[in-house]
Amino acid sequence: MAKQKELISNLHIPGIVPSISIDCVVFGYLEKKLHVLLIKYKDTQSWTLPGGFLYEGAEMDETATNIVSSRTGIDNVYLNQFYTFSSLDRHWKHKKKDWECLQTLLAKLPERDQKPFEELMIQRYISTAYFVLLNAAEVRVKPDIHGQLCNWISLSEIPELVLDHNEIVNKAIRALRKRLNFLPIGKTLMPEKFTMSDFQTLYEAILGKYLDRGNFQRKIMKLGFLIRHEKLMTGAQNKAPYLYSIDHEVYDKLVAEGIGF
Amino acid sequence: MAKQKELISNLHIPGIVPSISIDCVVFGYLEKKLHVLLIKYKDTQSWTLPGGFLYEGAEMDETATNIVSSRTGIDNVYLNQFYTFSSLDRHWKHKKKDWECLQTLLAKLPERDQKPFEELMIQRYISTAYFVLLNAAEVRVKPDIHGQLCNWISLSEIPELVLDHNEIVNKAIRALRKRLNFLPIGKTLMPEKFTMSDFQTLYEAILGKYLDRGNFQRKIMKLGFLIRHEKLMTGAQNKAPYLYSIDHEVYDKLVAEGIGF
DNA sequence: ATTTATTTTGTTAATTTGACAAAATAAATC
DNA sequence: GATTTATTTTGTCAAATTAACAAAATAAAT
Repeated sequence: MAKQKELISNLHIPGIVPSISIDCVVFGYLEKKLHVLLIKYKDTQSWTLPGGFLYEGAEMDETATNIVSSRTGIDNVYLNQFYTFSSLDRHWKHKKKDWECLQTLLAKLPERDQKPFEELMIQRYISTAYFVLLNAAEVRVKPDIHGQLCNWISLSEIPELVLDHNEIVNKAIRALRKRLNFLPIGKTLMPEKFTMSDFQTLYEAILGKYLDRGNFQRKIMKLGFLIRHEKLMTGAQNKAPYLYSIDHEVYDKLVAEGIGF
Repeated sequence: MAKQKELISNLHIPGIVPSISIDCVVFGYLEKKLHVLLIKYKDTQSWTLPGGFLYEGAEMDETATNIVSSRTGIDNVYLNQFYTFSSLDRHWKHKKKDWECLQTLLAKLPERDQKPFEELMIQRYISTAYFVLLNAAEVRVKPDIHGQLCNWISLSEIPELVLDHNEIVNKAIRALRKRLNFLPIGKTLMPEKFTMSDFQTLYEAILGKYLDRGNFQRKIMKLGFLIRHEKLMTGAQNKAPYLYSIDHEVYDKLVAEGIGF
């Protein structure tokens, strides 16, 4: 049966479900690239996903929503729970860099809280992970709370993260790709109005491959969930692209059945 | 932030991660139908999924494997973690029938264990759920352990289950359907050798729709992961169907990329 | 009017899907 | 040994989809 290598007694803060946390991989689409919301602890070199504990009176979805909204100010986000991580290495003593980061953070706490908090962090945590889709243009990121810096980072520039958070991000991207056909990325990741090529670039960013412009446009328009508006005047010396928006009624139905790509 | 309706202190059994459990939806293919492994508590009318607690030294995957192997004797099963359930109603006091069942079970315990065990069961549990695919023909179900009866039940005959276990089963079926193209159902659910029509019936059972026999056969054979063997002699007055088995090397590659259906 | 970059539509071959029908098969029975 | 029977296997063909390129249309600025 189960091995019991280290039998650590389970400490916890009253009112909080012990041993459980929630982590969120928040996707946003900025400057034609997919970005993820990451946190950096001040005075350290450690980055982390936005996350938090689960309160005893709270549902997980609610908690994930709160985590995201406290950073972004947006409170109706598209949530997708994709995996629960439970590796025995999920504690702050496993990697040297994490341990050092923790010491720096502990030093800022009142003396009497340091020991208990440290003990909390060397327990193995089970973390249920969500990916979250939101319209980055609407977001006003709160850059600094509790000495944590919040930033949009593009997928190609993700630094080393705390614990197994890199693995979580990677798994989130794979989940995003796999579920793409059933996700309302048009509603959630795009601004109110957008150009066709912008929409295509989003698909390309998620799928990680080039799509034919002509074929993409024809396919999307045939699905019939885009409403064409006036053109976007950039001041450039070329034809202005049309702007499009989503016909929500049509789109919701299509997404429920799955948009084949 | 999080509401704290009922602030119950978190009790737990030493060595076990508090508030967390694992539940398994075990799929098997029997008599041309999909079945699920269910448990019935003796002397009650309550059915449940096979499940258990998470030990502090154990990974979740390992735990799910143990749960299944203790019931079936099989210890290399195909696991797929699909969701973590955290509703505030996930405790044995929520539904009257569950509560009565619990009382019956408690009565069988030694006096001194009754109160503590009851207190454990009225806490909200977070349950990470797996679906498991295995070859039902290999399984020798252990029908009775700890006063629990273990049975294969076909999807159309699933009774009312304890807690939110019906919801868990339904979500497992939906997950099975959605991930079908990436699941090695041929290796895991079918016996060593099988007929084409049997294989087709499996697909039909999962997808819940009729498939054209000719087209199915052509498509599968074109994929090239089936090896044809001798015919199956049933004694019936008709052409004997060929038996097929899986070419694992080819199949694994195809499943990794996704077999389109 | 011309330049320019981008959108939009066309075209075509190749492939896949869906629906149905016909042929082949082989064991058992008469 | 011919016949019956149920099932597998192959055939056909129209319709739809995909993939890859090419050409045309567009409109703002020069």
